Amino acid sequence: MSLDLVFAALADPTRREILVRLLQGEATVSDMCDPGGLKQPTISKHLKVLEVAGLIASDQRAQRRPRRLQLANMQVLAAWMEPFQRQWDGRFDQLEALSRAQSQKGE
Amino acid sequence: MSLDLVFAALADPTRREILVRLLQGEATVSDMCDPGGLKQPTISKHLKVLEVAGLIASDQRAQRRPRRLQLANMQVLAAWMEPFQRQWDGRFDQLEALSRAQSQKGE
DNA sequence: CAGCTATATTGCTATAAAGCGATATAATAG
DNA sequence: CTATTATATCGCTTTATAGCAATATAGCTG
Repeated sequence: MSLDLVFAALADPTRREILVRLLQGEATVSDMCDPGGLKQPTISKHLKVLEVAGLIASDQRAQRRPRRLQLANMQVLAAWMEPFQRQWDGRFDQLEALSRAQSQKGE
Repeated sequence: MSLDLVFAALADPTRREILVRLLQGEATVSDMCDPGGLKQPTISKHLKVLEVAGLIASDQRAQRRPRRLQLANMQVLAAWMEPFQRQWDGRFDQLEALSRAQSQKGE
């Protein structure tokens, strides 16, 4: 649940693809390594990283182990970004205020 | 400006600390390696990574090269996360609706 | 010019990570 | 129990990265 694990997990493009795929619903390991893509052990390793980071969870149905998103831990990211977002919005507001002031002057 | 570079840059805790520090305003290389911490070449390397990722920019004042945040590229992150946020909010809304329905039934 | 300060670059070592094939484990089917 | 399917783990190679000391470069100051 550390910020570190979450960011490290998201740093890999394959893992981000996996997460995006899971937006459409759960998927099994074999679903994900389909044809010509990465091999099963590779996928399994990525899934473990995502699980340790708390970004996904796994069910067990027969031999299948479908994974699903665990969005609560994704919010940790959002929380970290908040101050930056705030500063970004702040600058936007300033610009807006400035342009308002300008148009006022123009009248 | 690739998502990949941005995520990779954020994967390192030292680089995240640098960004957080820059929230309070610009800072030079020497500001950042202060005492007992990381050495100057290490900091410079991190700064380069952040710059390539488009997360910071550098000015030049005399020999100093103060760095400042470049928040526009941080928004790329936010954009990537949006679908997840939406799904998260969606679930929340569902819960809320459910609880509304329950309390209605209770009356 | 010489010397100083701030930063960048180079070359190195150590550690971690991605990907793979081979193999082990787990659950089901017959 | 045997075979099959789904997934996990192991051992390996290759590539990338963090950190450092040493050195180079750039701008200022005298």
